[in-house]
Amino acid sequence: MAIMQPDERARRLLRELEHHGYRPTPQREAVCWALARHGGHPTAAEIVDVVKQHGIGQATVYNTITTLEKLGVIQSMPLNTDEHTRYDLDTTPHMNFVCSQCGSIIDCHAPQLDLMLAQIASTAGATFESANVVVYGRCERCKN
Amino acid sequence: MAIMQPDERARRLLRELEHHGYRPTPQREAVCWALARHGGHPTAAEIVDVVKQHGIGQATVYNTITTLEKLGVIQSMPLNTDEHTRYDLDTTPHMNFVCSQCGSIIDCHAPQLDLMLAQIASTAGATFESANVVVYGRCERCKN
DNA sequence: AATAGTAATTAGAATCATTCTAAGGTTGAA
DNA sequence: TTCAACCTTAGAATGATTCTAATTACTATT
Repeated sequence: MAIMQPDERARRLLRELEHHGYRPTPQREAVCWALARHGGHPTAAEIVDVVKQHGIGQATVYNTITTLEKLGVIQSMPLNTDEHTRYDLDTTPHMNFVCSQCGSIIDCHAPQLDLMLAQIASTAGATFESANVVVYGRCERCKN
Repeated sequence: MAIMQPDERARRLLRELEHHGYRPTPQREAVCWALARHGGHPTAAEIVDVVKQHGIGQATVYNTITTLEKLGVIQSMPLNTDEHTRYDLDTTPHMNFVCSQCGSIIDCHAPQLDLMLAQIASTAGATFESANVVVYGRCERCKN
């Protein structure tokens, strides 16, 4: 998959909102842009910080993020190492690597992963909808 | 792997504490027993409820659980669907299936899983320490 | 046994991310 | 224009977790 540019990502989020009957208000636009421009795995608080300069309240940020998550276009990513919930804009099959030393988060694309997880789920008679895979270890720089 | 009995689990937790220089106090024993007897994926609050009948305070419960987690003998398991952090007493390679309808949690044992995750991590130049794999879907009963 | 020093426990207060509430603003259709 | 539904907002409330400060329980040494 080619890397998606911020503006493309933002438009995708907005399109998804509109497509499900949510109005593309300036506030929602700003939240989508802040999410897309973050680049990494933003927390709600980080987005609040960015958009409050434009007079947008935290309730709106939380509402919009919750809506986007319900639509499945972003994914919440609770971590052991962080008191904030982070969000992942990449909903393709991948695992999130978290360095237990420096805390950096790396998306590891792995097309075969969801298939394997779906197979494991099916052995328990269950269906697969989505996955949240987090691996802890030392990143390239920290392992020395 | 054979299913581990509650008393065996509790002794294992205590042994690990002692082995690392923590005193096996009655309070810590009670917490370990409550964790082991829970059967599923307990939250800290659930353990507090159980042991407060014996006059044990919540601070002690949180302290003990945090210690056990640091020793790697239990694993925290933050979920999208729950406001409490749950804990997993099974630290062997497996994935946690969460039914998005009824909320039940099923451990799916999968020996091959950690190897695959370690390989994916290594392609990013990173080392593998532990993993937290959560799959959402419909369980056998809820899928109809 | 007495003492000193360290470890453990505790109740209750503090923290802080997130959710809720209630009030006011915006939109679009009729 | 009017109305109803949707949207946003500040600030309050919630609630899990962590912190604080004081007390208690060990352990080792004399």
